Amino acid sequence: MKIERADDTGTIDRRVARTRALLQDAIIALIPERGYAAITVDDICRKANVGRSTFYTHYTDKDALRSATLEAHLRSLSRERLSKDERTGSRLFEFSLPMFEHAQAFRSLHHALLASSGDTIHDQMRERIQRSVRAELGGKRIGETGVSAEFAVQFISGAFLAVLGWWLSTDTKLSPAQVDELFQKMAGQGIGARQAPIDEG
Amino acid sequence: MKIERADDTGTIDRRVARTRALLQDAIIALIPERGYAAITVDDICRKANVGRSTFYTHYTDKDALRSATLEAHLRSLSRERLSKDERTGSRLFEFSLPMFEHAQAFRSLHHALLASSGDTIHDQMRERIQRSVRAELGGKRIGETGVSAEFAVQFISGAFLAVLGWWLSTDTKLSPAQVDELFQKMAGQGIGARQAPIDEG
DNA sequence: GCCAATTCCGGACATCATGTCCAGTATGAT
DNA sequence: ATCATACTGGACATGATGTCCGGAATTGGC
Repeated sequence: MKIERADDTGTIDRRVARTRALLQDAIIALIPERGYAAITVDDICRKANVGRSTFYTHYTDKDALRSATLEAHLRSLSRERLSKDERTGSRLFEFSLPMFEHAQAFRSLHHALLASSGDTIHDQMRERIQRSVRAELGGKRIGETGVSAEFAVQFISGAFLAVLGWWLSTDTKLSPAQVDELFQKMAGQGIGARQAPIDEG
Repeated sequence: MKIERADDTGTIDRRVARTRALLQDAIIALIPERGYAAITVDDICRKANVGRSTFYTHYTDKDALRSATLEAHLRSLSRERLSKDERTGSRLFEFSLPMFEHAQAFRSLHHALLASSGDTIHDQMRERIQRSVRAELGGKRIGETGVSAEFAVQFISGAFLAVLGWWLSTDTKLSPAQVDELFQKMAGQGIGARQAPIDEG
């Protein structure tokens, strides 16, 4: 009933470290089994062999546990990167490769945290967008085949949804036509990497 | 207790059309108020002036209502597009502009459906990625200022997250380095649209 | 305008998850 | 060893879910 520090590394008492680790492992193991939404606090506690009342002395919520778990792992990822002190500047985006590597190493974790349960608003929206993109991209014929074509689909639809959400949530003065122009430019150029540039017209 | 058709337009009885419209309007109005997760079926029914038991004769779930609502609006969007029969081929992605326009017209609706409540796994992840992208993009100096720089941030991080999720959920043979290369290519070219192309190195 | 069919109502009900609390026990820190 | 602190397990109130029913209201067809 004290338990002040939020992080796990600096925690003094072994019991709290143990309990939190058990809970975090439990929720990670549970997410792929039945999906995050369907998990109850009781499920987590039974899986972790931790009393339910104990849970609430550490986390206020199921969400709080998830959040803490994700944070802990992302922090450990940053720590790794810093220790490897790779020479910067060789590529445009430094963050992506370590992320992909970490994702593979902790595949089940990332899969659990990112995998769309399919029952969120975003998932439903994404389905629709992906269909559109796939149709248009298939029609225009991209150079590569199979997997990399689908890569482009994912890339473009993800970008579009992010942009759309951002455009709506901020009070931008951009008109629909203006945002679309920006989007067309970036998306078109991105595709251009795997195809002859689109002729102006 | 009959109620067979899923769509609203073809529904015979005025009462069911009325009820469903009321419920759909209610949930749309409610989402921006307190966020989707916090809404209860009872909230929706009181807002819509519909008996709670009636709700369950139309939708099994809160999720089912949301899903149906979103579908209905996306369908209406497709209908619009078809009626406008715009000449195709002028731009690479046809779907985006109508989407942006529709989003502006039904701003509150789209905002409600897309706006991240900030409390999902994805939101938390996105925060982190955006920070990385913003840092790297800021460092590398993109030509434009302010709003369009943030546009690029949203575009890139959205694309990355989508790709990461896809890569994890499908049994791809791609190695981390390979996915990253694809990502770097598309992202780099996308950025290139607003900057001199990156010299090969 | 009438009638049969269908929908809506609203209240009752069982079930389940949540979050709080407490007294008793076990464990770690020193 | 002993004290502080964390864990336990059970009880409790609360609130949401989904189902079911009889009666009232509205609709579409005639």
